[in-house]
Amino acid sequence: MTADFLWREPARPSRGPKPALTLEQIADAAVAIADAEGLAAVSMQRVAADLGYTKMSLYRYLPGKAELVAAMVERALGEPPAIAGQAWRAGLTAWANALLTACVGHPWAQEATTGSRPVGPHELGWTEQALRVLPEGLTGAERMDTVATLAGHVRMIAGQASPGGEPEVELEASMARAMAEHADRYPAVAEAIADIAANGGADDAFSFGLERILDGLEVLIRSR
Amino acid sequence: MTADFLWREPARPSRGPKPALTLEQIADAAVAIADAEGLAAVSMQRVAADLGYTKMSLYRYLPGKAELVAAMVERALGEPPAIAGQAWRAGLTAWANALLTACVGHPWAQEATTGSRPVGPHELGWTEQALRVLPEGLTGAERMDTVATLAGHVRMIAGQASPGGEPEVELEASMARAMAEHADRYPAVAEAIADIAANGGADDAFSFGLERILDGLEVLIRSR
DNA sequence: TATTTTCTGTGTACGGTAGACACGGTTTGA
DNA sequence: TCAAACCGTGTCTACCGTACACAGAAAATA
Repeated sequence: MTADFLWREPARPSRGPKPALTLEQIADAAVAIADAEGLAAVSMQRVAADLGYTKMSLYRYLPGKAELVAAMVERALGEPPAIAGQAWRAGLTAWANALLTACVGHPWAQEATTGSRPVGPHELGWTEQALRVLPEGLTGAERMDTVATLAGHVRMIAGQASPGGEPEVELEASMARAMAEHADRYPAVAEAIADIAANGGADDAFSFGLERILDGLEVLIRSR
Repeated sequence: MTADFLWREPARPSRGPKPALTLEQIADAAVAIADAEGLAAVSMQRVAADLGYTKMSLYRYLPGKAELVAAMVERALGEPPAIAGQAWRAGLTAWANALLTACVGHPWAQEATTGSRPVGPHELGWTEQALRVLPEGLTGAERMDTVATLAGHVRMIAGQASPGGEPEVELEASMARAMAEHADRYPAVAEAIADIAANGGADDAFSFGLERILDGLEVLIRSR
C-alpha cells in the first residue's frame, strides 16, 4: 500500500475535465455503508453505486481498496480532542473516552485497523495529543508504550461492542451462551458469570481496565 | 455461524465411505497457509489443493469458511498453560507470556478474532485458567474485566508484531517513516521517537504495559 | 450374497469481488 | 485551432464462497 497516500495533497492538475467526486465524498459514502451494514458490505461496486457512478471511476481517486479503507479509518477517527494542559490523569481519561466514542460509532474500524498499515495524519494526531499530556519523568519509550496500552484497551472494548449498540461487554453473553452446557469444565468462569448475574449484571469493563492502567501508571510516575 | 460447531463431537455415522480427511487436518493445513502467507491466502480452493482434494469436499466437514477460521483460531490458541496454584502476579505474567507466544506465532489470529464470533473450548480454557489464579476479594465482573484487559494488551502487542518476526513494536517504525516529513506537526511524537533512538531503540512495550496493568491491579487488591 | 441405504468426493454453475486496460468525450493550455 | 491531458465507462480476467446434482463406494439389511 502506498504509505504516503493519506499525506499528500490532491494537487489537482489543470488540464482535462474537472473531477466529479472528491476523496472525502468517496470515503464518506464508504463510511456510511460500513456504519450501517458492516465493512464486508463496502465494495467498490457498492460505494460507486451509492454515489451514482461506476466502480472504475473510483480508481481515478484511489489506487485500490486498501487505500479506501485507510481513508475510511482516517475519516472515522477524526480530529483528536485537545487535552493539552489538563492534569495527566484527567487528560488521559478524556482522551480514552473520546477514542472509545469514535470507535464504538464505527465498529468496523476495529477490523479495518488490524495488521501492518500506513499511519494517517489523524491517527498520529491522537497519539500526539496523548503524549502531550503525559508528565515529565517518563522516557520516550515509556510514553509511547503508555499510549499504546491505553489505545489497546480502547480497541479491546470497542471490539466487543455489539454493532450499533452500546459498548456492552458482549463477550460475557457469548460465554454464557457457550457455558450453558459446559459449566462443569469451566468452574471459575461459571462462578464469575453467576456472580455477575447475582449483582444485577451491571459492568463497566472499560472504566475498570482504564482505572487499573492509570493506577499502575501513577505508581510508576510517583516512583520517579 | 453455528455457535456449537466447535463444541459438538464428530459422531461419525456408520454407513457410507469413511471420510478421507479430518477437521484437524483441514484446520492444520489452513493454519500452515495463514502462518506462511497470511489469512488472506486461506481460501477453500487453496486449503483443499494443499490437501490434494477439491474445495467442495471441505464442505463435508465444515459448514462454511467462517467455521474454518474459527477452527483455525482454536487450533492456534491450543491448550492454556496450567498456572493454578501460583501467586496471582506470577501466574498472570506467565499466562500473558504464554498467550503472547501463541499469538505472535500466528499473527493472523488477530484478524481472525475481530467482531462477534463463537467462543471455542480452548479460548474459554484460557479465560478459565486466568480466572483461577486471581485472588479473593474481587467481584465476578472485576475478575472478568481483569482477564479482558490483559488479553486486550496481549492482542494489541501481537497485532503490532511484524508477520513472521519478533513481537517488536512496528508501530513506532511506521510512525517514524511517516514522521520523517511531518515532524513539525507532531512535536511530542518526534521527541519521543528521538528519545527512543537516543537510548538505543530497545523497548519492551509488552512488559511495560503488563507491569502497569498488574501494578494497578495490585493497588486494587491491596485496598480490599 | 444381493440389494438398499447412506455417505463421500467431484463437476458444474452462479453471483459476487478487485482490478487491468482500451476507448470516447470533455476540458484546458499552447 | 489544436493537441495534450484527464475523466468516466464498458469490457475482460481471475478469483472468491457456495448451492446443487451426480456417480461411486461402503456398510447395513434382506
